[in-house]
Amino acid sequence: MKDTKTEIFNAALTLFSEKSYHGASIRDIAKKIGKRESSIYNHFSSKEEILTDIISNFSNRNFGKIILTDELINQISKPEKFFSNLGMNLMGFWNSDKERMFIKILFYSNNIDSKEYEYSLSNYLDDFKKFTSIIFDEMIKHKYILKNDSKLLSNEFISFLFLHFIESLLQNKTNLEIKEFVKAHVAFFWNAIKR
Amino acid sequence: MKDTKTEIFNAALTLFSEKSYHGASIRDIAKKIGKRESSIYNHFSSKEEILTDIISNFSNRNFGKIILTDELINQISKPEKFFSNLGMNLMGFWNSDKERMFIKILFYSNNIDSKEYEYSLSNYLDDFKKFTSIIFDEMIKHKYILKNDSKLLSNEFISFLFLHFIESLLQNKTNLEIKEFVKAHVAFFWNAIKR
DNA sequence: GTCTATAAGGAGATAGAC
DNA sequence: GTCTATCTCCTTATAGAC
Repeated sequence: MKDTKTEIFNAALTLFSEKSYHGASIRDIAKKIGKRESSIYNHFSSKEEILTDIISNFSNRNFGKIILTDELINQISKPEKFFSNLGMNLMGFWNSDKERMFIKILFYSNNIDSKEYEYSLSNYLDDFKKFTSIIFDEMIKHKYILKNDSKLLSNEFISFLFLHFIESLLQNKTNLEIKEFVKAHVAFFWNAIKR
Repeated sequence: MKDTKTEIFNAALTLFSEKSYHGASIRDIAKKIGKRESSIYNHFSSKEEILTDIISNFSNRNFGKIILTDELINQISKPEKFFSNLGMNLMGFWNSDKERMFIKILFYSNNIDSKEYEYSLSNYLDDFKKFTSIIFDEMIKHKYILKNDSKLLSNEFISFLFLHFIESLLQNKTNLEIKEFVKAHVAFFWNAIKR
């Protein structure tokens, strides 16, 4: 049995992602966990604190801080294969239940004034772009791909995939036809950067 | 002096885009136009009707239904120049005040149940992609560019620009550094599709 | 930690005077 | 077409019993 604070967190994550921050009430959250509204305030001091707690939990994950291990350097020596795997992994990661919910909240709750968190879509994506930038720089160093701005390449690689993902997300489509989509993009992208 | 219905429409457009549908009340809208709540109901039967009116006004614009005039066919005979202009025009169009507001509403209000309108980001973008698809097919026909799937090319061209735009939008940045950004993307894109 | 009770105000919407 | 007045319900949040 999970503790109540976690239950509240998960209920709020679901409801905020379904109905938006303003659209989901403390009452809704309490109902979802089978408790009264007043009990919520034993764990969070306000509705907004629940939201900032959610945002803080999903940010600061630092995917962008990677170490170039021997294994990773070996993987990028086969760039086309690497991009194909990376594309599939990214789409799969974004499309997981909790991540979908958080990204929706990121869109729906952008308008809430919160002094603590100025966390937006840009920050969310930057973490992934930092990772790919390091990869591209390394590929360029090893002359696996044409010399180019690694930030531009990161945007070119990620934008296509992420926009497709959020189009599906905002239509509540969960079964993305990821494979063919990633395949087509990787083919186009690889053709543009290969030496 | 504008008529009251238009004033309500514009006030709601602004407030929904700032605070989301649930975050902005009928009271807020009335206050903004200097009237009482009850007066709103002389022009709209419900709050939701204001929203559906906004969505209906910005959808069904059919940019995708274009006629390939001689002038247009002449313009696409210089593809690189054409893409550069198209990129600038798209970014400028999306970045206009009213369009920014509508796109925000599209993100914030995705969760409202409305039987009439199932209009989402996908539908919004499809209109632009239809236009570019026709252009790409014509370019391929004239052998200006390499043979490829025109839908893939549309996604590749538009995704990069639109994602950058919405990243700025959700950070409330209005002064986009469009020129350099479009330039870099067009260079990358043109290199990938030129014969 | 959860409950009941309650505060204090905001929400969407309507009736009827002017 | 706009107003005042009002309805009914929902909102976040707190006090205090158990």
